[in-house]
Amino acid sequence: MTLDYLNGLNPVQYAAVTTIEGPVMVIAGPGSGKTRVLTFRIAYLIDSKIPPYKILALTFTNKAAKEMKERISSVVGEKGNQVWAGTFHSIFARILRIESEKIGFPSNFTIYDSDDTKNLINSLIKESGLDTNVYNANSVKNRISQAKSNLITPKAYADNPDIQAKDRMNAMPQTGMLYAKYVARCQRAGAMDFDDLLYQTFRLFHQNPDNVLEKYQQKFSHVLVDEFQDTNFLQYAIIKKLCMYEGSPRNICIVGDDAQSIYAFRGATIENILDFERDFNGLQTFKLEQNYRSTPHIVQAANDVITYNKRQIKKEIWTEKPKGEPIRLIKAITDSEEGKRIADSILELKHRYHLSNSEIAILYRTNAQSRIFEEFLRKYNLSYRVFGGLSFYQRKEVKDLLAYLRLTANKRDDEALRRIINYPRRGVGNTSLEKITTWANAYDISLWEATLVFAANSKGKGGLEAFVTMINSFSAKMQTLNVFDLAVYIANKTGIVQDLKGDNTQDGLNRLENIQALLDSIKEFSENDELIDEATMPDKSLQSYLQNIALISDMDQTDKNPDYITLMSVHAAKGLEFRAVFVVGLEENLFPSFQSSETIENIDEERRLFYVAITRAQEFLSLSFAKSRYRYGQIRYNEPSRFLQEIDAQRLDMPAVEAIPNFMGQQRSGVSGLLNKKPIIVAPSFKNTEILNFKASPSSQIMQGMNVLHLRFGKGTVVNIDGNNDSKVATIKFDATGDEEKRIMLKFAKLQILES
DNA sequence: GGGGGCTATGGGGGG
DNA sequence: CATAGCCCCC
Repeated sequence: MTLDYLNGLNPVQYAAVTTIEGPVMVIAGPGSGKTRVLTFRIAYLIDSKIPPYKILALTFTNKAAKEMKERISSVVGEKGNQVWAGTFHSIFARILRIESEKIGFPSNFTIYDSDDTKNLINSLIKESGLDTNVYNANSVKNRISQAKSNLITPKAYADNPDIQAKDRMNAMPQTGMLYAKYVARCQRAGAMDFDDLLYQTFRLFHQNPDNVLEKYQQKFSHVLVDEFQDTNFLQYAIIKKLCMYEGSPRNICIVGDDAQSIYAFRGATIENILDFERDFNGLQTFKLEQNYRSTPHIVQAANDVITYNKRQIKKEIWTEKPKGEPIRLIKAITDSEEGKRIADSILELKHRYHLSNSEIAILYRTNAQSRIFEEFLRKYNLSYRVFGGLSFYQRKEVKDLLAYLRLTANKRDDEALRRIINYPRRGVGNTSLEKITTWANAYDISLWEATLVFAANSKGKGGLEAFVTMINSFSAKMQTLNVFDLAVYIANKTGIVQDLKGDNTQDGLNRLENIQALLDSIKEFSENDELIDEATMPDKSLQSYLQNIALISDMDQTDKNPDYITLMSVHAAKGLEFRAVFVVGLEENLFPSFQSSETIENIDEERRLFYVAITRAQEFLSLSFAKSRYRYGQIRYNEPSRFLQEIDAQRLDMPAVEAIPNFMGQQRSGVSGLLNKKPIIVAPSFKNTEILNFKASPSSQIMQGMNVLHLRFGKGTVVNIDGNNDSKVATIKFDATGDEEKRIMLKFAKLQILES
C-alpha cells in the first residue's frame, strides 16, 4: 500500500500515527500538528484493514469533529464517512436514540437546552414554595450539573454529608430535593438535558440491559479522544466502560495538552491524565513539541509564561521558523482608545503585509468586550464577525417555531408546550396554564395529557381545543411530509408568520428574516444527502433534525462571505490559528479575571488561557491593555496584567518596564466613585389644558366613532371595538401618535367622551 | 393586552 | 451601563 501521507511526518508524529495497538497518549503542544496526527492515525487504521465503522473518535466541539471528518475523507475517500467521529454529546445522543427505551426513555426523547433546564428549575423552585431570591436557578442548575458529572444520583446527593453541608452553607438546603424533582420531571417529559446525554449513557452501560455494553465494546475496536485534558470524570468513566474490561485490546489513544486545559471551572480535571497512566499500564507516550505555527518570539513567549505554572507535564515547544517580528505591546488610556489603536494597527498590518481580514483575530477574555472593537471596525469599514453571544437558535422566534416542531415530535415535551400553548395568542392565560400544571403534577402526567383533559371539558372558549387539534394534525402530517414542508406548514398554520408580519418595526422584520433563515436551514437539512452520517445524523426524520439542532452552536455556522476579521473569546479560539492575533484587555481583574485572583489554581488556569491566546498567532502578535475601563457602569482603573511581565522583555517591541511603570503604583484598582446616576427627569408626555378638566366616562358608554380624550395620548377617535364584556378592546387612533393605532382594553382605560 | 418602570444581575461557555 | 424579568397600572 502507498501511504504517501506518512512521508511528511516528523519522527514523533510518525510514531504516534503508526503505533496502533495498545494504549497511547499523545501530548501535543500548540501548533504541533495534532489534528494531522489524529486524522492520519485514523487513515492509517483504515489502511491497516480496520473497518472504519469500528473506529470511534470523540471531540469536544462540532468544529473539531467536522474538520476531522473532512480531513479523513480527503485521505481515505468515501469510507471515511463511516468512522464514528463526533462530539461526545452527539455520539452518545445517537447511541441513546437507539437504546434509550432500555433505560426508560422514549426513542424520540427531547434534548433540553440550557434555557429549558433553567426554566424547568425555576418552575420547580416556585412550585416547591421556595424563595426565588435565595434559590437561584443558575446555581441550582450548576449543582445538578456537577452532581451528574460526578455520577452522584439524587439519592447519593441526599445522603452525602459534605454535599448537604455545602448546600446548607449556601442557604440552599433544598437543592437535593430540587435535583430529585428535576430528574423525575425530565423523565416524565421524555427529555434529557446535555449532561444526561453522558449521564444516561453511563447508566445504560452500567446497568447493561440486554448486554448492551458488550455490543458497543465489540463495535468499537479503536477509540480516540481529542482534547483529553478537557474531559470530566463522567466522560472518562464512559470511556473506561468502553475500553477497560476483561480481554479488551485496549486500543485507546488520547490526545491532549495539560498546558491548554481551560475548562477546569466546569469539571474538567487534569487528574484524568494522571489516572489514565495508572489505569492503562503499558501506556506509550509521545510528546509533540515542535511547533509549526508560530515565530520564535511567540513560541518563546508561550514558554516563558507557562513556566510560572507549577504543576504540569514537562514540555518545551520549539520552532524552526525564521525570527519574524517582535511582539507588540499596545497601551491605551481608556478602553475606547484601545479599540481605536487596535483598529489602527489592523489597517497598518493590512497595508504593510497585505493581510486579508480572515487572517486577523481579536481575542478577549469576556464577550462583553467586543462592543468597542465592533464600533471602530465599523467606522473603518472593515468587515468582521463576532462569535459567541446570543446564538441564532436562542432567539425567541426561532425557539418558538422549534418548540412546535419539538412538541409535534414528542408530545410529552413540557417545556416546548409551556412556550407555545398561548403563542400566538389563543386565549389560554396564566390561570389556565396553572390549572393544567397543577393537574399534571397531581396525576403525574405530562402537561400535554393534562391539556387533553381540560380541552375536552372546556366550555365555550375553545382555545385549548383548537391547540390540541392543531398539534394532532401536525403529528399526522409528520407521517407524510418531509421536515421542510412540515416546518413551512407549521409556520403558517400556527399563525407565527402572520403574527410577525403584523409587526412593522425593524425588530419585527428581523424576526421574520430569522424565521426565513431557519426554514432555509431546514430545507438544507432535508435536501442535502451528503449530510447523512450513521454516527451523528442517520436519517432525515424530524427527530434527527431536532437532535442535530440541539447539539449545534453558533460557532459552527459558516458564513457566505468568509473574509471577515474574527472577534471571539479566548475560550472559543482554542484550536484556531491566525496570521495576526490581538489579545486585548490585558489587565489585572480582567485577564486574569478578578474572580480568579483568590487561589493559585485559578490563576494557573487563567495563565493557561493566556497561553492558549498567544499561541493562536502565526506571525504577528499584539498585546494590549487600557488604564481605565467602563465596567458595570463605572470607570475602573486596573494595573496591567501580571502575564505581560512574565514574558521576557527581549520578545517585545518595547521593553515592558518602559510601557508599564507609568501605570504602576499611581493608580489603585477600584471604582472612580465620581460617576453618579443620571438624574431622572420626569416630563409630562402630554400637555393640554383639557386635562385639567378630565373626567373619565363609564367604559360601557364608549362606542365606535366617538371622539375621546386619554390622559397620556390625548385626543383620538375610536376606530373599532371588539370582544365582549370584560375583554372589550377599543382600537383608537390618536392625533398625537399619527397613523399608529392603539389597542386599549376598556376595562382599564380611562377615557373621556368628547363632544364631536 | 401591553407598555412602562423598577429591580436584580452581571465569568469564562461546549453540547 | 445594558439587559431581562417582573409587577403594576391604565
